[in-house]
Amino acid sequence: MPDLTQGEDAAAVSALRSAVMRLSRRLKHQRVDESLSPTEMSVLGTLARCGTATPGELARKEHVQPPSMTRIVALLEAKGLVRLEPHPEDRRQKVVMQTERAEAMLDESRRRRNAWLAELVKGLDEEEWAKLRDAAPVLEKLAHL
Amino acid sequence: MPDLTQGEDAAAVSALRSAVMRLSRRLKHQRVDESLSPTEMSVLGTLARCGTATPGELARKEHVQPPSMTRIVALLEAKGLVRLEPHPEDRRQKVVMQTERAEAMLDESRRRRNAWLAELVKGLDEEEWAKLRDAAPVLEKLAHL
DNA sequence: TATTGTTATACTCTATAACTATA
DNA sequence: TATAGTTATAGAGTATAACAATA
Repeated sequence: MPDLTQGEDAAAVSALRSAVMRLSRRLKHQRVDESLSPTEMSVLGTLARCGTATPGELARKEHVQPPSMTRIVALLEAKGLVRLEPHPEDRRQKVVMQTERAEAMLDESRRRRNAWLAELVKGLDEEEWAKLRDAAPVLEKLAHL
Repeated sequence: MPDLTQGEDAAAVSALRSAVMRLSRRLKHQRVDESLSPTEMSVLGTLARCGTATPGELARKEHVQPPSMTRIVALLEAKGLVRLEPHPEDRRQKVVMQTERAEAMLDESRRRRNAWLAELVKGLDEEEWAKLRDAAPVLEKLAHL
């Protein structure tokens, strides 16, 4: 493992942090549905990948506290985007799963986000975009560690 | 420019968005000083790069509204991290600049952030980290577009 | 006794609208 | 009349603490 406190590794860390913070702030303004927060979107994305999850699992994956996830899941349920069922083995837990409506919304969301990012990416050249595209899965892995 | 609505470009966009949101949430918990928010940190970083700036310039660079920047600058001033001076040519404006204390804090901050990210990056292999390091400046450029 | 999830409450950050001072 | 910055206020999202139900 490289020494992350030296030279260009340190510069990369610094650039990464400030860029992530600025981008996250701007992404908030690019909501598909005005009534859907970034974390709600992220939960739907997680459910699309994982199928089902308990509220506790979702809280851990999204790095929010359990009470926050309770609220998020309740909001998503009220919007008809997730369904809650009793856990088959443990009556304390619940199982959260996405609805067809959520799936349709994710498709629409993807189209709109791409349109927004495509505009932004016009300021990059091919080589820069290639670097970013290569790094995207790594960034995602990092966010899940 | 590639078609960002198709194939692996679309996947990169999606991965990028969700990773940025998750990481930004986790970064909030890795504050150097508990009393310093991510945006306050980012403003100090900007001042370190640009030297001086007016509140309006900072608001535009950080993508927050002017009243939010007023508050942020006031908090930083109260903590002795920035100094405010009258604008030499326009008496409506002010000039914001960092103090020595801010500079020292940024050094300390860099050390701690690196330590935290180094821990996280242990879950990546050399090749993955190389990709991320290459992309970091691009991500930063994107955030400034 | 430990764990899952919820309820109640408070805090942080940001935004919008209205205002002041200067250009 | 337009612009830079501020004040006042409200809203969104999250956290902590205390609680209920189940393991």
